[in-house]
Amino acid sequence: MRSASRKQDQEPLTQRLTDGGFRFTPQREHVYTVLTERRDHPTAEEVFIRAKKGMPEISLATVYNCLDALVKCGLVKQVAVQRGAARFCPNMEEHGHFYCDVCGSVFDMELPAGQGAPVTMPKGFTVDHYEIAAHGFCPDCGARKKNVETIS
Amino acid sequence: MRSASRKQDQEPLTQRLTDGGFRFTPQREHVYTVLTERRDHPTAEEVFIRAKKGMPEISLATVYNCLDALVKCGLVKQVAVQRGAARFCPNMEEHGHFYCDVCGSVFDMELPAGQGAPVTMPKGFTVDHYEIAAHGFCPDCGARKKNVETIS
DNA sequence: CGCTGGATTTAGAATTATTCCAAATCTTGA
DNA sequence: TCAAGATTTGGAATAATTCTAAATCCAGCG
Repeated sequence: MRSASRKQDQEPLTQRLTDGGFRFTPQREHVYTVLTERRDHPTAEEVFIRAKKGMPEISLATVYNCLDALVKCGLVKQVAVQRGAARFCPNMEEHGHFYCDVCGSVFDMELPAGQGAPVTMPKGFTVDHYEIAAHGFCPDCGARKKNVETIS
Repeated sequence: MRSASRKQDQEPLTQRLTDGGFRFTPQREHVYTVLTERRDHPTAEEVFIRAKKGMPEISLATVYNCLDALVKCGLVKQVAVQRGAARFCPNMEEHGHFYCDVCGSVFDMELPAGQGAPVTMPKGFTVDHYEIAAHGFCPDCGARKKNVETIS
């Protein structure tokens, strides 16, 4: 469950897609490339915009389809957000997310190594993976908030 | 940050709303009651349906408004889900959530006591709270999956 | 006790995010 | 090379949430 990610990163995209029961297509490759080029957390819409740069004919429906395939193959993570569009994360290393509750940005968060499973589940539940998240203010929004308070 | 929840539970709804800058209204009280009557994780739509039982004239927009107010006052939690409608959780004790990736149900999950903060954030980030979640199969879906595999 | 301003409710319209659809195109395996 | 099935595309449809404007309610004030 922990980290086969080193090995996974090396395996060619084609193989991972095939293993997941998907075909390799130029669109899927392109979406994957666009996503891994930057270590941020774009929405499907943002991926679409970036993808159009190198592949102008790609459609939004295809971007959704590709993202879905990539997530199912474990090549990309989908991060759950409270409101608004889903975001995608190309970082497959074990890590958590920090959510700024003011501006909505998402940051990758290192987890202390070797923490082990954070919980033991009752009988019958099968855990596939854990998610650890923190909510609060990012540096920018924390600073802005302090200013407002000082002024008022 | 940990658990003032015992004290909070006792404080009357009116007070908590006022403290949060909201007025006490029959609708907000009703939505809160409906939500705390059951320890599950309904969507806004489901809360709306339950709320109409005792208050037939309430509107969906009001339910959204009430939920928003309750969340902002710390009387209810909003849980982030990967897809579909947001869910609300009346359990304000410290706990995690288990998400069944097959049927989408959400279960409360006890956390081992006194774990402490799961991470230390880089300078500039202010953490308000943590969220610990597990994904996998719930007992029902785990069983169903096994059957399918056996059959095929 | 009646007014006034601002908060709240309501119903419905509008918006946002995502999924569905059908036709055209592409891929894979025989 | 062909056929079957997967994929892409653009647009329509759906789902979830937010916005809007008018009506109502409430607290504080004179």
